[in-house]
Amino acid sequence: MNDFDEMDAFEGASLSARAMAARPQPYLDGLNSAQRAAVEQMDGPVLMLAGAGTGKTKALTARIVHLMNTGRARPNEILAVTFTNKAAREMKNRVGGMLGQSIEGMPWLGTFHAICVKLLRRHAELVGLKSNFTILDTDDQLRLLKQLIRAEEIDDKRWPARMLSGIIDGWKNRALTPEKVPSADAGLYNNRGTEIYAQYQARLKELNACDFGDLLLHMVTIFQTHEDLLKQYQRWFKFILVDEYQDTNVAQYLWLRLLASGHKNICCVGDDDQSIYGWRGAEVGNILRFETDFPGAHVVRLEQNYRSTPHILAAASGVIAGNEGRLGKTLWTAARKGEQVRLIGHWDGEEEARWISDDIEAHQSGRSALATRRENSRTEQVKDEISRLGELEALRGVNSIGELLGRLKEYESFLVDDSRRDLLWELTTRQEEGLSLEPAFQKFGLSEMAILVRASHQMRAFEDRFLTIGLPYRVIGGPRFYERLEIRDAMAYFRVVTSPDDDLAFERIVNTPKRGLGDKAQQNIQKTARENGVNLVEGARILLANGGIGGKGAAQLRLLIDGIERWGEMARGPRIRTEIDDNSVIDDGAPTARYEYGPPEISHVELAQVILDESGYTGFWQNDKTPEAPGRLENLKELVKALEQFENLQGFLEHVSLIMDNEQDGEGEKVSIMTLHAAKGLEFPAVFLPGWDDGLFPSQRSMDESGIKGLEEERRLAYVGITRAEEICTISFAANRRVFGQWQSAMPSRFIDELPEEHVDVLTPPGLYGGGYGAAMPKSDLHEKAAEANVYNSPGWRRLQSRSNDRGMSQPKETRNVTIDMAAVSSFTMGERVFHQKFGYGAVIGIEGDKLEVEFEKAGIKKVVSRFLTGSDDVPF
DNA sequence: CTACCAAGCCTTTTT
DNA sequence: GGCTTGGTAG
Repeated sequence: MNDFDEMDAFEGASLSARAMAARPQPYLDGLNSAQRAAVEQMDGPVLMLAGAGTGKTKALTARIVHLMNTGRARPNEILAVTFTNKAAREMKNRVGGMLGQSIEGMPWLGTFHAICVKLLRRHAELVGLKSNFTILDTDDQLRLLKQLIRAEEIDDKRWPARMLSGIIDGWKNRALTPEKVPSADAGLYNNRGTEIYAQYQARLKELNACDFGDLLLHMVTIFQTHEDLLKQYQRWFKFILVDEYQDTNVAQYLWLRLLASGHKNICCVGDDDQSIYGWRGAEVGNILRFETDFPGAHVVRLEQNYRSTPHILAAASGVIAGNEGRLGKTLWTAARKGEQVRLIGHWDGEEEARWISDDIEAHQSGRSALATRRENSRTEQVKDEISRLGELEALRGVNSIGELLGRLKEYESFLVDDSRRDLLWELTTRQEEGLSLEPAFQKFGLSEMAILVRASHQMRAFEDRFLTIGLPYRVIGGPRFYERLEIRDAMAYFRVVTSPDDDLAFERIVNTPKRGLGDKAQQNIQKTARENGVNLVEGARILLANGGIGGKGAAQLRLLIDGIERWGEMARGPRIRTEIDDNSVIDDGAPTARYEYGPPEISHVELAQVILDESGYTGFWQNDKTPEAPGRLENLKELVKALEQFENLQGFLEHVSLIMDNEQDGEGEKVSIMTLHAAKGLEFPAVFLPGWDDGLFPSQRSMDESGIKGLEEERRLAYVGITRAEEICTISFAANRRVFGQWQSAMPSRFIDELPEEHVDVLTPPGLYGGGYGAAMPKSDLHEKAAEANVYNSPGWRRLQSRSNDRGMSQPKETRNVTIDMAAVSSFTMGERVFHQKFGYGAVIGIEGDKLEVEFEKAGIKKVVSRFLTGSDDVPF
């Protein structure tokens, strides 16, 4: 049906474009039919519904290349938007790779924010800003709000600034300027929300600054009020592509719709099942509504998954099926069956971390300790049985289950009763099915394994554990380089120097390092500046001139002010002339206003060092004796080094304000730890999903605040988590967790019961068979199985049981129908390796009720009360 | 004005 | 358990 369209386009195309169209199209070869359809349907609105791991980036990049290759658009006429810098980078690389050349000319491929900055710099004056406006980060934003709140004499205890910033962000996400805030929201923040929002916006304008939300908000405002300008851009951007469309908020949606409403060549890629940013304003509705928003839209579904095994896929599908109102996709894969999703319950968070770290080491070495342990335990058990029959001789040297089975079959006499026959049968079938009875020789590099957590505080348990056992790990999306205190301080210095109007930066550094300028002095500066209508640097200068400031601080302040002026001159040299272009749409991304300066006296890298040294900031950390000081100095060094990649300080600051993802220590074999949110778009051969405790995941807060919608988003998060795994996916939970230093117990996550049972392998610890307990194990819900299989039978549980009496520890609310014979189960066994805070490691050589006799490696034999001991694999603190 | 200590909050998730 | 805030002493 598009032949005509394409012909038309060809008629209108230049000769060179047609010649280009004749190029070979190797990039189409590797595509499946759905992907290909998504690439070749160039005209009109297209919705590419791309399930997890279905090759959407491949399709998206092929589409870009196809547009250029067929001469439909030049690189700079394509607007391609992503959410993260990483995604943008990857797309750029892949497009370049497909074209077989590095691609210079895609100035409009980037994140929403990066593209909006570029646009806003050109048209800043239309919203009352100058083109060199600064972009505030959340920290600055909060400080600004606090000032306003204080000025309004609002009790920021009851009405915290954070709350207001959240409300304002929410409005901005919905593209609401202060005048447009609906009356329904008037009651927010003690009825003062709208009012302070307006003040905040006014203050930003004074500061020639905007926050993250403004980048989009301002552009939407500009497009809505300047039709001529909008028309220019509509014509300019011949094709629009949007990645992760399910994550767009109202402002982004409006922005896209404004730009696309001319030619309607918009291609949105997304997956409603992976919408996990509702809490920051994303509207799943945008993707669900696509076909009504863009009538005549072509919908293409990418359903073949190239990432995960069928078990993993089925588990994920089972969970997500619990959500209502999905667009619906059926993922399938041609991959071989692989292992079931593994499920295991633990006594507490530390045990969970320990288990996972053990399993990671096992997979790293290619021997699954778990599988081996299971096999050994059964091997041992059968050996026991047989030894009682006096036939042990026959089994000498047998170490694997396979061997054991082989020999057993020769001993019919072994099968004297049903339970032994069952045992043999169980062993045989499990082995035939290739279940993990045999040591799994799945071998993964550390960087092929990842731990995905719901909330970042869960990371600590893993970091602690990995540090003690010396396993290399990397935290993704954790405390970011550019968010660190010293980096932000240093950057504030740079900001003050490059743009003296940046009052927030000045506030940050006036008294860092300490210059004897406390609240009072700073208020004076503020007052003077306001009275004279100048920035703080100027205000301080005036204050000094008329002696309005005390002795010790005065000298220091003078030094700082002079420094700022001196560094500023070093940075730019004297200004020569100013030249401002007209406002026409141009095809590179450069701001239209240009200032010209004489040659700088020194390089910006040297200058940065000079600023840090002369301001006393470097010295400040050198004199600091806290343990983190050396690290901070190291970071500062790194910062200065990072400057080399930029032309000047401004360029660097611009870059940093938008680069919020960190790609620091990318090298080396390391296990990754990150939040589920940060994991979107990534994949790993082996994935661990700890913390599936109800209340933690799904998060109680999310459910309280957003009810069923919140729960559904959590469920999508679960879906995202599972679908990150290629080969092995391990879900776990803990009955108890320390939260704020307080023990709390939880039920296994409700999502666990949503896992289809046939795709789940409930991991069973050693020693379950025998004791009659295993046989009595109820065939109930998965989580009960997993919980009972392990939690209540773990050493930790037993130890805690025996200790809880004299220590008043909290116990799980739910003990269910599990009976544990306390008398029979000693918390420690003879010969067990133990650890004592003071005496170190040792072995148990005698047990007398609560007291143990321990032979310590260093301290000799001592009698110790058991509660002062930890099992050997417990981590000593 | 700073430096130190106690109390109270907190933990979702981030461009 | 850790960080920020608020109060008090020097």
